[in-house]
Amino acid sequence: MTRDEKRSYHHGNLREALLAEAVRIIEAEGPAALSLRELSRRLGVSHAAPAHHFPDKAALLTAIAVDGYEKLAHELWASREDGFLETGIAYVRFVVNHPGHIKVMFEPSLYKADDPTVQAARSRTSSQLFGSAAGLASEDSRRVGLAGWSLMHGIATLWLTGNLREAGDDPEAAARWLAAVTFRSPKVPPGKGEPAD
Amino acid sequence: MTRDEKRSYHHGNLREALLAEAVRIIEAEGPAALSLRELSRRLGVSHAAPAHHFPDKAALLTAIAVDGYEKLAHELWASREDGFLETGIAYVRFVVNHPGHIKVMFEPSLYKADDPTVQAARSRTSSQLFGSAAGLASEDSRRVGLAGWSLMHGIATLWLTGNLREAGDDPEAAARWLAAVTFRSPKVPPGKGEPAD
DNA sequence: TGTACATCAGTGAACGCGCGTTCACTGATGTAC
DNA sequence: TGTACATCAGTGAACGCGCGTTCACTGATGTAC
Repeated sequence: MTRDEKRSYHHGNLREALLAEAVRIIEAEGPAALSLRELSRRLGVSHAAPAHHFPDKAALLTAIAVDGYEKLAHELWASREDGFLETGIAYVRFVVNHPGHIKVMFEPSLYKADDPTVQAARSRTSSQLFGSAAGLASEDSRRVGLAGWSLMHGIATLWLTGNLREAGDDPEAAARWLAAVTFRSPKVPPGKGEPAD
Repeated sequence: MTRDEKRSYHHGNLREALLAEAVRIIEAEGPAALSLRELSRRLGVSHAAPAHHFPDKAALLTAIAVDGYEKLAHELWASREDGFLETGIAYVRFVVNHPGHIKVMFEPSLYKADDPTVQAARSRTSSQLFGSAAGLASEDSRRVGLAGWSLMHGIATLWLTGNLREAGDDPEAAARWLAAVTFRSPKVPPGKGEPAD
């Protein structure tokens, strides 16, 4: 990284650069638009170079999925002291800030989803997610966890697709009041409905 | 359709057949795996045949998006008498039953998203969705609508990706109790929370 | 400090492939008279 | 009912393209002595 101007023959950090640029492409144009040749072109490297770091294209996408799950698990872990809602907010923040990773993570047909490294990272994420609900000390904590995850996942993905634009321009703030509307408001669906606030 | 065994030179219903088979491919292998040639092959038709019905590949995907929005709007409309919750359930049912359409609808980079036909169908869907919340007669109906949509969208997409497997094997039932957990339970996030059932 | 050598991380040419699209064509269908 | 003709919906060959992957290669780096 600090070899700056001198463009040496060896890239120095090609593996990381490939992952980062691939994520950028996926964010902007979707996973279908990712090709190893275009990726190499953008990094100013021959199109055969990636083969030294990933045996094939699926391996690169697998690494992105692992990376995503690990980053997400870490973010959720960092919010562990702040309660159930804040873990949800952290989830929304991650999805909104890492749409490229998310698109890969949730489309297992793109990568080697049965790779043990993926499995491990995924289950670590899962533990963090449901661990936060366990703090509620309810026998239904698992259910509350699933409900919270569903809500936050819905908010985050609708946000990414531009369907929550009327909810303002801050996704975290939107997630907070949407959580308040749902979790706080008494008995909306079964009865005829009454004002929430 | 009733020309049965006699394989006539003309297909008779190629446009519809193309749409249906394309959706099947997308369901099974994702939008990236859709090619006009494979599609034609599956329908036993020359690979140049689709050009008579769709000027290019994007046009076919646009038709899928339009079709999806129209079908969804119709399903939501059909539930209009049954209240806010049932509209949510109808949404979940649609997503779970039409994953191919949904994958296209929510990835606008795949098709001509600014096509007026798409726009019209999309806004018809939107009206149905928020119309159901308006029945709540709350000044916050818009917010409740967004919250409900977020929850149902999250449930449906987590279901499709296999992340809600522990919620049973009936997505509609799962949606009902997840809605109950969130909308019914008083003050879960701020307070300690208690069982819903 | 210098040198020999193994290993690593690139290059660039070549491969075979499936793709979307175009085009001149032809068989099937529908309609005017 | 029959015929001429326009239109429609297919065919199949051809195009040029970008792709993933392989391969023999070479320059750069690290290490043993």
